Amino acid sequence: MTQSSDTTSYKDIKQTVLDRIRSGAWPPDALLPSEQELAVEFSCTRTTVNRAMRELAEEGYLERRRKAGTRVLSAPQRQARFTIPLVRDEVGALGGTYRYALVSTETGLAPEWLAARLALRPGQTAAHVRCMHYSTNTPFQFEDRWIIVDSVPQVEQADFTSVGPNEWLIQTVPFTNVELTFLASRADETVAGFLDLPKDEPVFTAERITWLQGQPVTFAKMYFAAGYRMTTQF
Amino acid sequence: MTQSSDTTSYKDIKQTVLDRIRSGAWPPDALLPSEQELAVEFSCTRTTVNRAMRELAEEGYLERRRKAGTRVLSAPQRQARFTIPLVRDEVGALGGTYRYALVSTETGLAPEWLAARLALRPGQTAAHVRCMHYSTNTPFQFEDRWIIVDSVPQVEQADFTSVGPNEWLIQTVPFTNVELTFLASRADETVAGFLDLPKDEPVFTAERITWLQGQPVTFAKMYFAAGYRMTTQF
DNA sequence: AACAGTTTCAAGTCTACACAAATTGGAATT
DNA sequence: AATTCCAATTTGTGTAGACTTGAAACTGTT
Repeated sequence: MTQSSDTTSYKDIKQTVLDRIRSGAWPPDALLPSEQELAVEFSCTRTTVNRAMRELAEEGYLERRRKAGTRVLSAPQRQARFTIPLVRDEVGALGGTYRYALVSTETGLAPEWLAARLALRPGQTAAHVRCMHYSTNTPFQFEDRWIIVDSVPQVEQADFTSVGPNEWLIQTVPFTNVELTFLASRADETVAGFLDLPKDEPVFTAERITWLQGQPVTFAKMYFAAGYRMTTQF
Repeated sequence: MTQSSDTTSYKDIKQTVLDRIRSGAWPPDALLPSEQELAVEFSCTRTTVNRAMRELAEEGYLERRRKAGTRVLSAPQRQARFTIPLVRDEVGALGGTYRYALVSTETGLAPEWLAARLALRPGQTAAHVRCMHYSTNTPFQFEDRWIIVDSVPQVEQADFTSVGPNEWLIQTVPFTNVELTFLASRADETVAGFLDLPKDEPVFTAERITWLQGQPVTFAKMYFAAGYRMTTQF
């Protein structure tokens, strides 16, 4: 059989199911017909129904369990997806000209709070890199990053004067797990200075921890300039 | 044919491809073999390869174009997925006892800034609901919400003394589009009072706009108590 | 009534194949 | 040399059918 415009595609099914959920025809907790039955209704194969329902479940609308069937989630656990761009790209997308500047680098014993946070072994060393990202010469982000030397030995030879540590890391080491945290912090002397705002000002802050197969790779705190908004649509 | 443990599943293929990307065997921008070729290599059907590659593309590792083929994304545009729970569930997950309290409700002409933000027609009215969410009697979140009466006429009869406007809305109106923004704001007199913290303190803030098929439904500002962290792992 | 074993059903995944749609690259034409 | 057109290639999506897996429901036993 062909799938010309008269055929029901998995997208059509998704839309129809969504409409039924939204219209209340299939209210929360309702048990949906089985894939087999839906396949008959939409006159397509179960494969096609399966794809539609699987995706709707991934998107947080449905809950599926073998034998138990498919039901509508009462509180749609919809998830916001934030695409985390490179600062360079983000600045570009906002219409600015990107500029990078290294602030400081030094390597030494990881401070206690970092060792605790990343569960480091005693005596492990870390490279501490601080740098600035500008958008058309106004401060955009202050980055305060630690890179675990044992996990990334190449960092000892790295030169961060023209390439930021983030871009360098992406090119150099892969990662398997990330923990990303957003919070509001208060600008201390240093952050206020670099971001060109009054001390104690609220600063949108992102913390990012990256692992490679259980090995901690890097910890980064990113302080954003005043008025920064992290937005997503879905 | 059966798919017992000797068969290659789409998950195996995903893992293998990821390993090759991470090991550098398939570096950024590299053009991958076609699905046909991979199917031969993994001795499975193209359907199975297709599913693996499609999912990897959705997850931001690959870029696929018909005829052009599949290539490795240089800067893996990995996206963070935040599951946005109900405040009640979030408090529960953190081990607290949830309590809700209505602060104020009033309905009237939408203020100018709101009309501008939601592209309201002149003269549209909105219900303004302010409420508090507590975790074991300590302030957790202050919610400041507007609900567009034209889009949700039932709001005129709603009673928010025991059920929060968010939970009420979820039960009452569906939505099709959401814009979610995180930012750091400064606690004004009101917010500081409700969250029991000093004035001008940094406050992690979420703004959420919800539409139903182009119609604005609600605008909410949610101010979180001191020390709040929005975290995700991926 | 409680438990263990079995059946049954719905989703999960795979095979094998076909046609669709996009886009590239080269051939033919201007 | 530039442009238009066409064929080949690769991903996208569908059909049809089968086996697998997990969990619910039923069964008989203690």
